[in-house]
Amino acid sequence: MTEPTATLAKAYAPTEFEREIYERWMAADVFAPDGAGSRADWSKPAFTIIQPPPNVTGSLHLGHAQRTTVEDLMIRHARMAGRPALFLPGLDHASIAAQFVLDKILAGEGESRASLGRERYLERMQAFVEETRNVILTQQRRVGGSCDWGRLRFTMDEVSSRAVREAFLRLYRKGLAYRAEALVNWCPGCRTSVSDLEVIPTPETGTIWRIRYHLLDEATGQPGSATVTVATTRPETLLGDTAVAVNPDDRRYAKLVGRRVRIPFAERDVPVIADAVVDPAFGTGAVKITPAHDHDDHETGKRHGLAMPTVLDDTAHVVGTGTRYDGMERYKARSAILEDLAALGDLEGEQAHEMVIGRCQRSTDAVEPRLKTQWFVRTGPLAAAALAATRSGRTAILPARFEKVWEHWMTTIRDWNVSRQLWWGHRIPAWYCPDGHATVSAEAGGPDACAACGAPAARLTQDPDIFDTWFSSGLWPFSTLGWPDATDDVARFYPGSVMETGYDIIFFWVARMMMLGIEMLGDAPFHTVYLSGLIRDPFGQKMSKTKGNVVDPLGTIDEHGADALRFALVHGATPGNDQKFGMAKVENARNFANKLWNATRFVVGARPEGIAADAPRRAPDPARLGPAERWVRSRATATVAAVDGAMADYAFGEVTRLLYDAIWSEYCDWGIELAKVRLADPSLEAADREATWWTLVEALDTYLRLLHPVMPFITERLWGALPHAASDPDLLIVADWPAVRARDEAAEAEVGALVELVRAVRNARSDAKLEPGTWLPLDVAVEPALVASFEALRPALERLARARPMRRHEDREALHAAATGLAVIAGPTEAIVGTGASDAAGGEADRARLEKELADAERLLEAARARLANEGFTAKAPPAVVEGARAREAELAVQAERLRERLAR
RNA sequence: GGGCGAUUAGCUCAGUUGGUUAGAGCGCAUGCUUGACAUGCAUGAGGUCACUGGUUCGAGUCCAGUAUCGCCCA
Repeated sequence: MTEPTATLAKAYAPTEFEREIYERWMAADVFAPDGAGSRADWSKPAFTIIQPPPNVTGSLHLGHAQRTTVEDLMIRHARMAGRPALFLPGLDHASIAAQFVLDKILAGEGESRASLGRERYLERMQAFVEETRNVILTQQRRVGGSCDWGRLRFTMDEVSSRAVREAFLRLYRKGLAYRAEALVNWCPGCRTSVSDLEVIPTPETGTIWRIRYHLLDEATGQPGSATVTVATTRPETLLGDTAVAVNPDDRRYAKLVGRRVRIPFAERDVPVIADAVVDPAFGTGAVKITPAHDHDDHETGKRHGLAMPTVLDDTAHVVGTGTRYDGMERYKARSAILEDLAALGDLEGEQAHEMVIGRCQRSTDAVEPRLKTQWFVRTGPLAAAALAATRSGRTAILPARFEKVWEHWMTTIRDWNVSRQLWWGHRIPAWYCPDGHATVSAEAGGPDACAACGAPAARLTQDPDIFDTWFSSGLWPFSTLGWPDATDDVARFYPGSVMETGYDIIFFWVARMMMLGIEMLGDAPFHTVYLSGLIRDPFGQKMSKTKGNVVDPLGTIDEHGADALRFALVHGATPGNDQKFGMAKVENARNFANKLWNATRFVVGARPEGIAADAPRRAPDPARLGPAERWVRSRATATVAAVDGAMADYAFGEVTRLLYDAIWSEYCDWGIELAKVRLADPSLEAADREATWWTLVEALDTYLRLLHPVMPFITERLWGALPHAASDPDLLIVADWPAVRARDEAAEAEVGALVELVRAVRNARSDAKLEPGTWLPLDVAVEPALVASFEALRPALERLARARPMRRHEDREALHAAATGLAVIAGPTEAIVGTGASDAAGGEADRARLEKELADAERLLEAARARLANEGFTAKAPPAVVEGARAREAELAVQAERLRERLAR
């Protein structure tokens, strides 16, 4: 696979190699920790990411691309570190979302859920899912996800179904799952209950109507002329009213409490009750109570033992009231009732009202609270255990500020309604006998008989409902590994390592997984929850198809490459913070890739003749290293240490910034530039040139390794073009993560100073508007400590400073005696660019530049002195800081002095 | 109503436990066909770190408050 002789095209063209690289990884079987090409060291702890499965009917958006990238980069890093790294991919059946999509398609064909029936509908769904399931999987491959495809799971697999049944049975046996009649959030459009989280509170302008209810005459028991006026935003539900309530402290109504009123049309007589829940300031201070169709009213009804008649059906049509409104849709019924009340003279008035309507996240229909008998999971003990896990530090949430959100949610969580009146999903494994006993069974075929009365299976009927999708999601960290069987995978990979997801679904995913993981396996499913921010458009708007501001990741990959997209997504992101995303960021990343590409192209092409094209990589000969080589090596190892630190902190954006700077601003701008001259210098011994080249190769090898997790394709491709060490594998993806070596402080300081000198010369030349291309003499006086490095790098410095001839003088006196021209003062180094001008201080522009430099130096010097003059500082600051300040002061003093001298000449 | 976050260069954002001169990309200006790269090179301009007060020898960083914007929860 190694291709040391491969030629690299002139420009980075990712489409030409990304697919091929991915195929090579697949063929080498390196994704699976136990794959044929794995180099995992099983004595090291496993690193596991169970991917939060995307919707099987969905397609890739930038959020997916970002999450896949972040997950993948952690996995690749762990894999290179030699840990058994499992990245388990999956697909979610997403009941309600999938049905929503399919129902739309069916509607286009003139069919519907009802017209097909359950069986045919599910067949159709299976077929549909078969079509779509590969879409997002393929897309994730394009992004470069190194998932263990052999372990791919689908939440509707039999493995998952079994886990769902088993988990539910266990909960049921412990009394943690129960069946009860309760008020649920009902979406009339989706015709199912939905969770609290799927109800979106939407501010809207509604109307408060004031309606007169006639009080019953205490003597006759018949409605009289006396009335009480209730205020309501939902007049149509009056058909289900079973009380009128007022605040017990409301003196206006005190004497009405205990009397009865007649509900219009329903002709039902109900009591006036006092309950503290009533806000005297709302409307008239008297409200109607409809316990079956409102959450607050339901609570009130329970407190007062009220009847709870249901008056709206699954599609929000009036039902069972025995009035002429039966069969009317809820808003039509509202209009009709209002008209009729007006005709009776009992509609007192109306006013606009700002209110919050709960709307279904999916269909946007107003959610209707309804009384239903459904299955619930008792969350109290589960949430307590999950909270204990985060409080003890067993599981950390990143960024930490989301712990508060988590705490709040987990302490206020209500019992979890898991029944959904949908078809696409896991059927609830509960069977009922004719006597109404429930039997829960984990057997695929159901129970043999009723657990309570022994009624035979033939007389049992299964609950028609399915589970909330998040129930199977909650089992995902272990159902994917084969639970409830005691598989090797459960032993090896549970608990997992990191759960990466968007902060917007911390409750959906994380809460359920934590609760069920701890309950079923006795341990939290991951040690870290890493929350990503959302990707927004360049204007900060959420991306959505309806707004038309979505960026298609695949189009971006086609244009700029998956690596550029990955880099851009990681580069601008900090955990938990949203990022605005524009194409400029991808272009910048693409440019970086091109830079890296060309740097490698240069290095490969600069191979000295004495080294065979297929020679194995070896470390440069230490005896042959010049200051630049030592500098390159030291900076590379400094970068390894910095990247290690950032990786450990999950600061992936920092990782990309470190590498961008190290590769571009250090390795390319100075490492390669300094090396060029030496590589081309025929006066040197071959061994010197070879050491320089091996230095470049070694550092590049290190940088490619470090960058691989973020930019896997280009690094793999380029690494393939470099010589490999004998111990290296064929593919970078399984190569070793670099180890930190000792820094070379002296080389860093010396080359750093010479880089400053070159910069200062360029600066002076540029300011003086000299032709960049012309060679000018340069006279230099350097400190004794720098002399050796200066001489060693002389040819390179000449070239970079465009300085010829370049003469070194023993000291500044000698320098000034020998030369006139532009003054260059770079820290302890002083130089003169020979412009040929006789005026020692140069022209006006040069003087202005020096004066500005002097002003800057004096300003800084003054600040430094003031700081040191402060006794509090010298007494209390750490010695190292004081020491640094003194050195700084001395440096500035010298700098200022030289500038003054220079200006005085 | 409660909670959280953001506010740093024209724009998008970094800034790791408080410690030299606050950084980057894009954009802008000037100049470069320097034999890896114009997807590039060199140089430069541009910031009272939202505001007010406090803690500290020292605050972009910590604390309190204010303003604006955004998000979550009720």
